[in-house]
Amino acid sequence: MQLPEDYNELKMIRYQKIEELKNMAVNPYPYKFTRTHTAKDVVKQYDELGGEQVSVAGRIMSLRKMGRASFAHIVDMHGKIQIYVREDKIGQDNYSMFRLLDIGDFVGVTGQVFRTRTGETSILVTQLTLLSKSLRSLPIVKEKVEAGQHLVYDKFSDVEMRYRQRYVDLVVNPEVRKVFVKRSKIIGSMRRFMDELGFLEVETPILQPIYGGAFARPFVTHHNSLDIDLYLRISNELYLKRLIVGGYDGVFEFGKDFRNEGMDRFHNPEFTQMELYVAYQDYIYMMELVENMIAKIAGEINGTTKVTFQNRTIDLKPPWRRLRMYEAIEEKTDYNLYGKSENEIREIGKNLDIDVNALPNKGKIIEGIFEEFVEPHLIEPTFIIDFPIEISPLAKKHRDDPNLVERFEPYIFGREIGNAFSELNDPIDQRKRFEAQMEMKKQGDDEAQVMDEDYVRALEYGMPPTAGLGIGIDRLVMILTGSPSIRDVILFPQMRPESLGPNLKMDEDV
RNA sequence: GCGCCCAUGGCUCAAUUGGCAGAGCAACGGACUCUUAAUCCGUAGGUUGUAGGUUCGAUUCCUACUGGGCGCACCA
Repeated sequence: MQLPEDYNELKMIRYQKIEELKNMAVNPYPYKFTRTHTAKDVVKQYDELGGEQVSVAGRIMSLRKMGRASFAHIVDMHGKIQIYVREDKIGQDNYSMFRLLDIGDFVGVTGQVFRTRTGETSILVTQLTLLSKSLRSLPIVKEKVEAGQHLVYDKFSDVEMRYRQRYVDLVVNPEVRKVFVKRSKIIGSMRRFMDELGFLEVETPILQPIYGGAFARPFVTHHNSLDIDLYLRISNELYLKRLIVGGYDGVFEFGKDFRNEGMDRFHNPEFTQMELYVAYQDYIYMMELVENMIAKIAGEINGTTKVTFQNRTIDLKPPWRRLRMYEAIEEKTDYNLYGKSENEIREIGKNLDIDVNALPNKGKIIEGIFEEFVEPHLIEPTFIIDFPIEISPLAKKHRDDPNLVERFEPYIFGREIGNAFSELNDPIDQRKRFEAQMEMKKQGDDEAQVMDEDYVRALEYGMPPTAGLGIGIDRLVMILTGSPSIRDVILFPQMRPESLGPNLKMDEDV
């Protein structure tokens, strides 16, 4: 047997406790425990359960040993409950076993529900079963309630460890657990919303021979037996629209997309998007759908359409403000760009201190001005509508102006949370747009989109008028949970690998 | 990719102008059958992220590296 030489002192002590338990014929890792109630049930239903026998299981999260009687709190998924363990109730042998237990161990208890002198609902334990012995000590977080204030001491707060060892974060920080429960409910609520509208949930490829549907650099991977490179999808769009061609009137997909870009508070290399495509509808319909959907989700999750983020409170109740991109820019810069030539706009960009030399065309300059001067001010929920055609190769031309497309992006708290348009279904126009993108790519725009012949072929068979939408789930969850960083709403955010130790990192570079 | 900041027992944090690395919690031993940040007495725990340098002497100053945070760039 391999001796645990590298164990630190605390781990060594726990290892020895496991050996002692084995010597007492206690299995530290048994197979099953049958519960009758959860911790929350017992606390909530004290009126019915007081004096009754219950069986509850959970992880020991606090421990107050005092001679021949002890108190502890055990925590399960939904709550915590105090247990009262007395030597005269469980017997001397079991009590010796209990004395070997630590914070972090899992136990199952059976006993009578009662209230302590101080009024806390508790279980007077008559049977105690060790369910799993922990070898590594948890960071201890202490808390107390004083004058209605919930005070936390020695909170486990090192963000690096919290993200790398999310399991520990979840164990000791209940508010983190709540965020991910909310995330799950948000997705559930959104799915229900679309089910009720009769849309079909589908799955499309993540590994794609041609990536498309967004401006982004992809991750590349390789398929061995086909001996071809494949790309991890940057969006679901082109496949979902093929399904509209195929005859489904409404399809949606929750899925991970992957973009090989920088990482920060708002960007993780893999992120979750919900994309939706609806036949016979346009972007006006989609705006109404978005504001109704978000408001409904907020109501279901938080009980209100008001949300507070970094000390500002807004209301998500429809209707949201709709603002044309040109008007939004004029509102903030006093420049009306509408109908201006590329050279004029380039000049205005210069006057506004935008680095126009880095921007290849008119559309990109307008977008640059917008992002710099307008975006940060879009705190209240707002639809920015009618975008320049150059930056929207998959959107349909505006019914009133061929230089624009019918497209909108919803903004909340200064952040884009989605993207939608009346989908381009004219195959001849679509081919031209792809060709224009290819031209931009040639001129060095490495995020320009690439021609997808099969997609154009699908359009050539005919796609009905269609409205499409993509919603960034992570950002929506950030807003609805008040989380300042995307890493707070992704269970396992991308991190650099932990260091391997000094003698394992030799053959790098070369 | 660039700039600024951070890294000290298991956890949360100290350490004066460079002068013996310390505390609380957790742990270990003892007391304790209604405690709840349990309490009381005692004990142990550290190559200060890594590798160099300056110095009689480095947690402290310098350089490089690793990891993280924030901002910028890129993007959603």
